[in-house]
Amino acid sequence: MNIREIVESMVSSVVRGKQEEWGLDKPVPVSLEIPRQESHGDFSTNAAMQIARHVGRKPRPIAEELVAALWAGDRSRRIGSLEVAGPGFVNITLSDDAWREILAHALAEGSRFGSSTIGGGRKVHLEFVSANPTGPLHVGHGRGAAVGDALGRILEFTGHEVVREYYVNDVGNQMDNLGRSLLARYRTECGKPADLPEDGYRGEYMVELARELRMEEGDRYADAPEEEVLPLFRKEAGDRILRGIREDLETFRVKYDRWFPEEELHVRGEVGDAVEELRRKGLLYESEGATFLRSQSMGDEKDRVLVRADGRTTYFAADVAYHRHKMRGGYSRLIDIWGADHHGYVARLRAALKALGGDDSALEILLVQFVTLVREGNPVQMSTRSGEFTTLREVLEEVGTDAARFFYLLRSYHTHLDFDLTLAKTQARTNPVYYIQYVHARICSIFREAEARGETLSEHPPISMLRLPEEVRLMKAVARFPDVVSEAAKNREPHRIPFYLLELADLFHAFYHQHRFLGETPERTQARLALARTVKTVVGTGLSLIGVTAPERM
RNA sequence: GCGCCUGUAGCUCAGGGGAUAGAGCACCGGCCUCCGGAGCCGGGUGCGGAGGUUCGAUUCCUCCCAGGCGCGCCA
Repeated sequence: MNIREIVESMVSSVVRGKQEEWGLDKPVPVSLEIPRQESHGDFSTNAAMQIARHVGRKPRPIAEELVAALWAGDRSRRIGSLEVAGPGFVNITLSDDAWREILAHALAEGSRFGSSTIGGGRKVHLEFVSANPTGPLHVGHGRGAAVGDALGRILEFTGHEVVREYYVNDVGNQMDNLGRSLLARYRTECGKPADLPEDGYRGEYMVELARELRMEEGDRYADAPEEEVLPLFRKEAGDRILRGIREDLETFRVKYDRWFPEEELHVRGEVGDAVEELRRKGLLYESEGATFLRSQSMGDEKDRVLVRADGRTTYFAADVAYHRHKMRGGYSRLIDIWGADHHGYVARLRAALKALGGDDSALEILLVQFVTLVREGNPVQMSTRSGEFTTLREVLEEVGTDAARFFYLLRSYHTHLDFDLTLAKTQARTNPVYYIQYVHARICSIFREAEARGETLSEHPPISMLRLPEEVRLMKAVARFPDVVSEAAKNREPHRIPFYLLELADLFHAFYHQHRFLGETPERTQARLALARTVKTVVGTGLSLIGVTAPERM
């Protein structure tokens, strides 16, 4: 039950009804906003101004007609008052009964409150993180994980069928390089000094892996010829690193439906099939021994190589095959979440999809901007020289999963993120995640106290008792939740959830200090417990949508 | 040079073409015989610059300036 949608349809049906009378040849786009100022009502529409523009009349008389029609059409008596304001706004204030209606609804729906069917059961494919298994996840991957996982939860809650996938680049040069790097470290561990490859992976984690491998296998591979043991070392390195990635994501409470190995595309011949399909369509050409896709003619900066001169396919070719595979999976949307450093890749992938199917509109690519860790107000230095970035694991160990997820989602993914480690691990009011969780814990505590006093929330609490301005304000905040969730889903913007929760928490804490839930008259206690219950539910649901726990005690 | 993202309060950031632009942090001052003080109340300066579209622009468009990130037969 989305109050904003209800009001929106009230306005648009009235406008539709008067369309002919006003001489409108087609429906005008009408917007409904929640005014900044409370005195401007609960909702405000610019419909009269939009209509006036089309019919060449003054806005205010049209607004007056709109007001009359809205009154006439309000059979459910949800309207409290209407006024024409400013240049022609119609300000709509709902009756307290309308808000209580939502509250009753929220109470009845429980943890389903806020869910919707706007997704219409459509299948959405969500690919995120997909970091190469050549090193542990770092803080940037953490942001992609937080955004992707939250978006998945939000989309499911709004009626989408979501498949979450991690694409594992377990093929190619880098894996050879990784295997060689491990072999070199292993030999060094065995006391046979060996040099890392030119562009080898020099991170400390490779030394640890080598040590681990030697513990298990001894020195048996120390003198073996490289070509003989390389496949083994490549596999060991990839598998172990991937296992670490999976563990990190599990700790971070991020779940996938499928880990999709690139190798599978090669084994099943899908990379070759994709190339052949493009060839049949006449979109490839040979130059200097390599096979190029005519991507430039489809919006890319230049043509791209699919098959190298030595016959091996490029990473790009595999990625084209992967997206071709996804396109055939019956999804209505494919959402890719990439680090901002991959943005140069967007045009070529879109070009390839256009080449394959003529349509790339199902593909959405969300580019998540970079993360800077800040401690005590200073950026945490990352040493790129040694190949060591701050890992996601280190952050999780320092601040915990709840705080990390919350902080990652407290900014729109479009902007660079300064992740304040000091604040994130503060167990005090200044830490927004505790501030919100505290609402939940505090309400649980109220219910524990109520129970101790022999008070339980009845089946049909007298919510008509709720008429103080502070009570109504809190009801309005609760009522806004479904709209916040749908907007987060439609815009693919999980950060709207934590922002909303902060506002709700503010209102709740203020209310708590101004009024008492228990110990008033029996009716009032029941009514306020009902209010507390819905706030608790909404906070719990909101936190679950971003993958943060809602503790009963703190 | 070209492309993507971003310029809003001292700092970090919200703001679906609307009316008097908000929050947290930081800073200052208040509030505990009370259902949890991990809390509450009060205190204020700002849309990078220039044009354009519009009745109306922080929001959309163009240019300029600044920051971040890209521009491989690497992945």
